Amino acid sequence: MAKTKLTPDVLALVAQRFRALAEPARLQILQSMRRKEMTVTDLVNETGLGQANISKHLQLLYAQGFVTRRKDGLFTYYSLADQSVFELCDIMCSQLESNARARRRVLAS
Amino acid sequence: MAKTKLTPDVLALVAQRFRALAEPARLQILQSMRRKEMTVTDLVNETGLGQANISKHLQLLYAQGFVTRRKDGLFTYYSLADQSVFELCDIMCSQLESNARARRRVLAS
DNA sequence: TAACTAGATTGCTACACGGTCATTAAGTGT
DNA sequence: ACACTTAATGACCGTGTAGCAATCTAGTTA
Repeated sequence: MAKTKLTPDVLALVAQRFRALAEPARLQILQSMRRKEMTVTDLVNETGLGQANISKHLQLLYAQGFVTRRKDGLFTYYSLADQSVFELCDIMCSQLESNARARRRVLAS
Repeated sequence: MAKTKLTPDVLALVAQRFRALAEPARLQILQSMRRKEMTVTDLVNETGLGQANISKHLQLLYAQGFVTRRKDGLFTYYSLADQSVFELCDIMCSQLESNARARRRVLAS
């Protein structure tokens, strides 16, 4: 197990990575790539977002190492670097649900 | 296991939770509360951040359910709602390290 | 060569949000 | 009553960034 010391500068890096996932559009993009690699136009068609927009999100995700890319002719194929993104989402969803339960409990009192 | 369906509105909620952690100051606050509950002034002293600033961050973390609070006289004691925050940080740190390894590999080539 | 296409980049606007200062609210002690 | 302390809130400023339109680059095809 990794156990990096959580110094302020490490926290800044971690925060930066959280920020990369703090955008519905980017989560949507990542989810679209869950099964197979996708080109930019694929993602435009699937998400309905603009081309320039998608492209910028992908640059950010690539810079942070969340996705990899492979160029072939005119196309750039993007794919997930690893599956841990969904692990993170699962934890977030569990928290969402337990929050919802807690809220219902308060309302019922 | 939870397995909530990842509809666009769920993604928005998940993104919102990621955003709450996408701030070094808030991660620092959470880390300070790792061992024991803390008052606002405790956190001011430990982090060096301003009182109003800390207070606003705490409101946000409380609204998202990351922390709980307990009032006693003049003081408000904040504590972690659960430990899963650190689970998330650990995953992020692993990714940071594997990114760093990959970067070193590229530089060595 | 020119025309076409995929994707990256730039410039711009609008909005969200972090940080600070000042104020307010609530509780304590004299 | 008053002074004092903790914490929350409101106003303001500056920065960061999502989204879009337009442009540019690079690869393909005729």
